Amino acid sequence: MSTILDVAKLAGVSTATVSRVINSPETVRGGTRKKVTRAMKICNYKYNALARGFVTKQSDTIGLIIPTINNPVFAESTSGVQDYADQQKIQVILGNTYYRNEQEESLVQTLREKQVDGLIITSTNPKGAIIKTLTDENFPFVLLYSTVKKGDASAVGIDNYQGGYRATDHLVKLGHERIGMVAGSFSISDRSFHRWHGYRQCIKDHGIAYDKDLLAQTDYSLTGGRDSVKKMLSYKKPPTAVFCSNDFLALGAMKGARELGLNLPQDLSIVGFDDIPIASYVIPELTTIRQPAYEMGKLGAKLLLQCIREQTKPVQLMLESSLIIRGSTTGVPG
Amino acid sequence: MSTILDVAKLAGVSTATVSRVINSPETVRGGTRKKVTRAMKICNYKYNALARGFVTKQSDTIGLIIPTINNPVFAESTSGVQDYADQQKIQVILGNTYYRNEQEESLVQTLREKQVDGLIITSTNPKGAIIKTLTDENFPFVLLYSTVKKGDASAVGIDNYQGGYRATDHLVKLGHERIGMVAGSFSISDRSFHRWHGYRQCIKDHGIAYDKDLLAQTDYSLTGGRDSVKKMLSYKKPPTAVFCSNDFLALGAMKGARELGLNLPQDLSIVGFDDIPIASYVIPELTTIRQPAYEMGKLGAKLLLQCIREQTKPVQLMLESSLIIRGSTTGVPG
DNA sequence: CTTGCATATGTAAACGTTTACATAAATTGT
DNA sequence: ACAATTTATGTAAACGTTTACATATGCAAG
Repeated sequence: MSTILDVAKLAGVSTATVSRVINSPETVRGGTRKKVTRAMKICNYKYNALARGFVTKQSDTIGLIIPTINNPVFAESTSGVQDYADQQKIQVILGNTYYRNEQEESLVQTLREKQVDGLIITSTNPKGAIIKTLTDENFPFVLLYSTVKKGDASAVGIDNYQGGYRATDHLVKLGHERIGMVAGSFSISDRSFHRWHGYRQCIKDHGIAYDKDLLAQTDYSLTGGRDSVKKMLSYKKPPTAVFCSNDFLALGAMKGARELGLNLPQDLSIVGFDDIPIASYVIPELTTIRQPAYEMGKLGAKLLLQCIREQTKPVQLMLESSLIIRGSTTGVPG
Repeated sequence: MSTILDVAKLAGVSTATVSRVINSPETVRGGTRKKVTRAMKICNYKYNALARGFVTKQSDTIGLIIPTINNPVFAESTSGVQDYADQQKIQVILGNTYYRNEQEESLVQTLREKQVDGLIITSTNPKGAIIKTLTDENFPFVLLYSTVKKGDASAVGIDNYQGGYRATDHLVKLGHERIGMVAGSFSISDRSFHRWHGYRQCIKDHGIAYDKDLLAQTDYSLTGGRDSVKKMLSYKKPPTAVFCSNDFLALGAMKGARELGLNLPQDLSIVGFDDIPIASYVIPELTTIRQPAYEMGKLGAKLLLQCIREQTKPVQLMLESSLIIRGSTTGVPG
C-alpha cells in the first residue's frame, strides 16, 4: 500500500503538501494540487484514517452500547444514532450487552482502548460503577433510554413513570380493576421499574388494591410475555387487563391469551410500551405507549458530538412519550 | 493519559518489557512483571489499541454493511456476526445502506480508510463495481444473504430460487391458481428476483398461466406490503393467495387484506419469507420460508476471520432454508 | 569458579499521518 | 524594479505502540 510519502515523492512535493491537499485543498495552489492528485491516482493511494487518528488523537468513531439489536426499539434508536453519525462522518461501533453488566463493562473498556471519541450507552445499571468511572474520568458519553432527570451525566430518555401511569390510567378509565403488569426484570432494567412505579401509583390513586400476584417479572421476550400472562390468567381471579412493559411482552401476551381461548380484546385488554412498527399491524392493533426511539438516538448522537467537540456541560433531555390508543384495549366485560 | 513509556520509567524497565507484560506476560520474570503491573495501576495506564493497530497493521475491527438494521432478519444476522466477533475479540462497525448503492460504496471506502481488517456485506448489487474492486484488490470480505453459488468472492446465503419455488409450490398444492407475488424491488435486491424466479418456474411447472399483473414490486416495508396487496385485491380477478418476498411485506399484506374486509386465511392465503420472530406470534401465524439468519451471520464472521488470518480461498456456502407451514395458508375456498 | 546456554531485558527503528515553524515564492503597491 | 506583505510549500518532530536484534542476566554442568 502506498503512503503519503510515496505520493509526495512522485509528485515532487513534501508530505505536508500532500496532507494539505487531502485536508484543506484550498490552501494549495492549483498546479501543485493537480500534480498531487495525479500522483495519488497513479499509485492508487488509499488514505489511512487510523494513522490520522493516532496523531490527532481522535478516531472519528463512537461506540454504541445497547442491550440487544434484536429488539426493534433499540434497532430504531440505533438507526437514529447511525444516521446522525453518518451525516457527521463518524463511524459507529455497535455492541450488545444482552442485559449483562459484565458485558457492558468489558465493552466500555474495549471501546475505550479502541480510542472511540465517545460512547452512547443504554445502560443496564446507570447508577453503577461503570458509569461513575466514565464520569470521574471525564470521558464523553451519553445515556440513552435514561431514567434520570438530572445528574452529571448527559442523558436522553422519557418519563417512564409517566408512561406507566398513563398506560394504567387508560385501563382504569375503561373500567378495569384487576390489572396485571408484565414487566421486564427490575434487576436488569430500571426503566421497567419506573414503569411499574407509575402503574402502582395509578391504581393506588384510583383506590384499587395492589395485588403482588398481578406483577410478573420476566425477560423482555415474546415467550416471556406469553408465559407470564398464561400464568396470571390461570389464577382464580385473573386480570381483565394487563400492562406490559414493552411491545414484545405485549405481543407475547396476546398470543398467550389466545392460546387459552380468550377473545381479544373483549376478554383481556392489553397495553404495550414502545410502539414498535409491527404494533399497528397486528390484530387487534396494539394500544401502547409510544416513545420516539429514532429521535432519541439522533439526539443522543448529537449531544455526544457536542460534548466531544465543545466540552459542553451535561444535560438531561426528557422526550415526550404518548399513549396510542388502538384496538387491543376495551371496556371491562359485563 | 499515560503511555507505555511512563509506565516503563516508573517501573524502571524498558518499553519493550511493558509491551511484553501486556502481550505475553509469560515471557517476563515474575518480579519485573509485578513491578510493571504495579506501575500501570499507579499511573492508571490505559492501553491504546489504536496505536497498536497502527504499527501491527491490523485493527481487530471489521465492518458490517447491511441494508437496514430495522429489518429483524438483518438484526438477527447482525447478532450472529457480533457474537462471533466478540468471542474473537474483534469489534464491529455497522453501516446501513438503506438499499442505496452509493451509500454502500461510500461505506466501503470509509471503512477501508478506517483500516478494518475485513468486511461483511449484504450487498445491493453483488455483481457490481464495488464488489469487483474489493476482489481485484484482494481485500478480505464476505457476502451475506448472497445469491451466488460460485465465484471468487466468499459468500454465504440460501437458495432463494428454491425458497420461492417451495413457497409457491405450497400454495399450488393447496389448490390455489391465482397466486400473486409481492416482491421487493428487483433493482434493489437480487434475492427478491431469485425468489420471483422460483415462483414463476413453479407456477409454470404446474401449468398455471403467468399474469404479470399479479406481480408487485415495492419497497421492503409493512406499508409496501399493505398497499400492494390492496391494489392486487381490487382487480376483477383477484388472487386467492400471495407470496411475499419477506415477512414485513407479508405482515403488511395481512393488514391490507383485512382492511378490505377479508377473512384470513380463508379469503387469502399468505406466505412470507425470513421467519422473523414475530411471524409465529401474529394471528393467523405466518407461513413462511425460514432462513437461518443468526447462523448466517455467525458463519459469515467465521469465514471472514479465516480469510483474514489464513488467506483462505473463497468459498460459497449455501445454507438450508425451509418452509414453515402455519396458519396463514389454507385451501382455496369453495 | 568458569564456561556455555537459555532466558530475560534493553535499544532503537518503524508504522503513516499532522502540524508548528521556517523558508520560499508570488503578489501588491510604489 | 524593489520592498513589504501575503500566500504557498518544506522540514522535522511527534503520536504510542511493536519487534528484530543486541545485550545482559541467571543457571547448570564441569
